[in-house]
Amino acid sequence: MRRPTSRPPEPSPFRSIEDIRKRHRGPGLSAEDWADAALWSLAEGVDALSVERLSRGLGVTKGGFYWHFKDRADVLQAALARWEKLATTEFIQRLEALPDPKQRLHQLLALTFDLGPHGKIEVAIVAGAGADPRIQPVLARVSQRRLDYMVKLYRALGLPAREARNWALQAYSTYVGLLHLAIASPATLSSSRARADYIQHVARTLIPA
Amino acid sequence: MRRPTSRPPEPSPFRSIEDIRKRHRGPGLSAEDWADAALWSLAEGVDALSVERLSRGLGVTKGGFYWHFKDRADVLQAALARWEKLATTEFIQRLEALPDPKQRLHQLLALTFDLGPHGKIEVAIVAGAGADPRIQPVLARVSQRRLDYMVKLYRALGLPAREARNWALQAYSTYVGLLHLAIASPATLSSSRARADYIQHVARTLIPA
DNA sequence: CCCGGGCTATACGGTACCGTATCGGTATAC
DNA sequence: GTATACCGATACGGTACCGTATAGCCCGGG
Repeated sequence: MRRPTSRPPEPSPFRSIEDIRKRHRGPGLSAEDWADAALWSLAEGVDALSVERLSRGLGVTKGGFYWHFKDRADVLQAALARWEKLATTEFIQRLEALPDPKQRLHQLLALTFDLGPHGKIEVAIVAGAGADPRIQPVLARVSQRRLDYMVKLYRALGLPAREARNWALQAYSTYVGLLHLAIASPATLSSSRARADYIQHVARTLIPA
Repeated sequence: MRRPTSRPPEPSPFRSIEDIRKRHRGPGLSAEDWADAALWSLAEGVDALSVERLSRGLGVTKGGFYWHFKDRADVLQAALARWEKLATTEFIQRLEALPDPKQRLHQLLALTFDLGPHGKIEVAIVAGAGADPRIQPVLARVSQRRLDYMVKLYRALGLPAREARNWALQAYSTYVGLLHLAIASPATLSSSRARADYIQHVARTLIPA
């Protein structure tokens, strides 16, 4: 490691490994490239994020890695920071696209089913936070911000603070629980028929008025 | 490894490491001792389960380990089998202690808060299942059996099959979600005041009649 | 043209595992 | 009282990482 590369910010909402490898046939790998790849690899578990594995995945040796990052913990932190941004901003933006608070709540539940790799990443991070205390604060901030946003949703429905808080907590728990259930037993809600039925049900019980 | 020790079955609902170390000043370590210790260590993540680490934790060298188990995967499987039993049987038994289905549902939600290490273990296993396909079936069976039981609870309340299934799914999701939230941001429901309030709320919305 | 910034290749020593082998000791079992 | 089952200590070779060092390659600017 010599010094932190500064390069145009890159909007890059989460490029795939293949994208990164392709771009590699241009200038070389930036710190963001490495961090993105690291984020992907988090889906396989926090411990699966290793410098040499990362390098192999990108088709290079680890030579360049230590130009950008101090050590393994450094890139983990970068990946987590990247995830923190995606997991809050994007989470909220995808709901904010809908005009009505009720539609937003409905959308939240529907979203659980097309999370792609995000779900695995989140589960891995939760598990990692249980073992590695450096992960904990990141995860805590994400949960808190998502919860805060949901409280706002329920308040927008006219509920008093205490009520809104309980509803938000329950709705978010249901969301997270379903996320994990999708990993635990994917067969349970495999048919889109059953999924729609379930979402319908949950929306009825979770949207008060 | 020479052969699998057979010893009196041991009811042992999950002895602590210290218990195991103490008993060590008796006969020596049995396969169940090792498996129990392995189960505890699962709380630190599936990857944290290593033969040498386990031995150090028990205050012995790994010499005896390979007498009982073929390899690391072998003890992991034993620990998972042990968890599977606890996570289903015990989960159900603790609810079955209550007489009324409604009380049982209420108890389910209250249980989330005094899970001790079980919560961490479960989260670690879910994350592990995302990466290691050998863990997946165990977790799938556990989820399925718990879900089946909850469907029965709702049917006992007089709901038709389809309805009961949706309610069960939602209740169990809420349970799991809260479990993970407790790890993600422990501060959120730290006061027992807020907890009771929240349980009260969820019980109202999750128990139909 | 050449020079230095940006990045990669290669090589090295160190740590933490794995699984195997071998040799003990101790407690029954006969 | 001797054999054998049970179990721990020690030592070994192998793998996969880590982080460091050093020497390249390529390309744009002076």
